[in-house]
Amino acid sequence: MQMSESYFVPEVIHLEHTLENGQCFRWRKISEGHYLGVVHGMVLEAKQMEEGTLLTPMDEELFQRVFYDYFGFGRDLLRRQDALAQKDPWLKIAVDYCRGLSILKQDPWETLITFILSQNNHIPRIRSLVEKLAVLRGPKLTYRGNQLPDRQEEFYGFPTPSELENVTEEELRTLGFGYRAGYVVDAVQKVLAGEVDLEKVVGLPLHGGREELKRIKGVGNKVADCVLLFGYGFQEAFPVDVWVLRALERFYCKEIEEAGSREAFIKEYFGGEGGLAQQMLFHTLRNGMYP
DNA sequence: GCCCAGGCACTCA
DNA sequence: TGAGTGCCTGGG
Repeated sequence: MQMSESYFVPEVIHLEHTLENGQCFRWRKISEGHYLGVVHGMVLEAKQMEEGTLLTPMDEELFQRVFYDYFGFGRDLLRRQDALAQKDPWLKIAVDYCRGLSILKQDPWETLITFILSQNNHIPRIRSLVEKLAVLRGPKLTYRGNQLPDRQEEFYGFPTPSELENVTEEELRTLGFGYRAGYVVDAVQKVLAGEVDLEKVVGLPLHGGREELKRIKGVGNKVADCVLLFGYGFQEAFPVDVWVLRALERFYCKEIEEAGSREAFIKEYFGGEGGLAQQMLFHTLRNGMYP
């Protein structure tokens, strides 16, 4: 396999709105519409094209096997967003702003640790902590892209539970993880011991998956829902953080009252598009696009 | 230099 | 069942 080749995907997802909306932390912008990321144990470039998306290095087989799902291709994204825009003026504003924002389907383990680290943190700091963990125990990667030949840096994949087996809370605290250090260690131990089964979550209903993940220290409703949405692809998962809470209270106050509870409203109103709607409302509000 | 962030766990009513 | 509070830290 000649892995310095590029692969063109004839389907548009909006890379900026997709990779810079806080669902992932290992992509960074190289230039306008051009991103470099460490994903699934490889260094990958993604370029926004007018009629699609260019991935490097990539071939058909790898794309179909891993990255088709990862990026959320083939999910009829634009039509679904246009349908959401018809529901109310708030969603209309969101879709106008970030049409093409795709919900990634990332590695569940990486997503779990990443969102454990996200609590009480700004995005730049989350990125820095995830990077530190990768450098600490992750595999060193060889960069094989052909578009940034002068790039001289080292890349590390995200470490597996086994690779993190002997990591200690003290070690992580030294690196600046704070009280989350213990949460990471707990996740490693419970997953390695089989006490929490990340594979099993795939086949569970939303609520069951949530409860399984919440057995790990430091995982509450919000983190669990982020993992279910961004890591497992539960499209109805609707993580409620402070921003989304603000949006719900501002836009849907009356409807929530009528539905009886916030959870009931979310389920009835957004249904299987909860995740997509949530992330677009979040991204649009956070970027100050609501008057 | 200080503040506070995309939460969670624990306590107490 | 819900409100109040402590927790680590460094980027902005």
